[in-house]
Amino acid sequence: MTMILPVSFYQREDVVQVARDLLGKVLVSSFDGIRTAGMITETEAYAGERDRASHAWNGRRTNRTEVMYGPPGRAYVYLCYGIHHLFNVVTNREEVPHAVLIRAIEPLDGIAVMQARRGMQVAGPSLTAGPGVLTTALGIRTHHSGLSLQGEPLYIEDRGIVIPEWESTPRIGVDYAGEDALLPYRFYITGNRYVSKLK
DNA sequence: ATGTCGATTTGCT
DNA sequence: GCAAATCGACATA
Repeated sequence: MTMILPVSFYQREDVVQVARDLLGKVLVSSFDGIRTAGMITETEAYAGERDRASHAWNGRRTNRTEVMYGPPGRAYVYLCYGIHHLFNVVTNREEVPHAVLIRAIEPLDGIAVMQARRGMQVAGPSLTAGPGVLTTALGIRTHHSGLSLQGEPLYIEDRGIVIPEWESTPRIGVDYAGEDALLPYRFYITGNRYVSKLK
């Protein structure tokens, strides 16, 4: 039993709940007929205007963040540190810039292709454990920002995978966010090897 | 095993 | 000018 997550999944008001529910769902890319996919193992919620860690904090609105103010269920991809493409899904309703960052996946389909894209000789957790590396493995770039996630080339599906256990912690790399840096908005599957390592 | 540092676009001051 | 929702190369131990 497999189905693409409908817009109603993303449209919910609680972005933190959506972040948790995305654990165990499967992120699929199908560019140039090449299909790659992985189970989402780690996410982070970003609560828009009220969240100092969000690009949309205090209603900040730029060319880059415009897609977060659009309809839910679309990709928000941006360049981090000038080199890494980070993939998020837009949630809530239009004009409410909430989003969930996908931080890690466990490879399922097209592993050889992902290895080639990453330039790795042998597979291992570093293939897709981390927000910057999973986008490379799946071929996701900033020009995909704004894409609907309702079908090819990019979507998230429910394959009926049941998550045994999950945990939450503060988010990674948002020390600049003051008190909001302490919010338990990061979620990951307990014990999974494909979760980003803390440095 | 742990630490420092460079890459390099976008947005804020 | 500077810092950023990161990663990997290289150094030192």
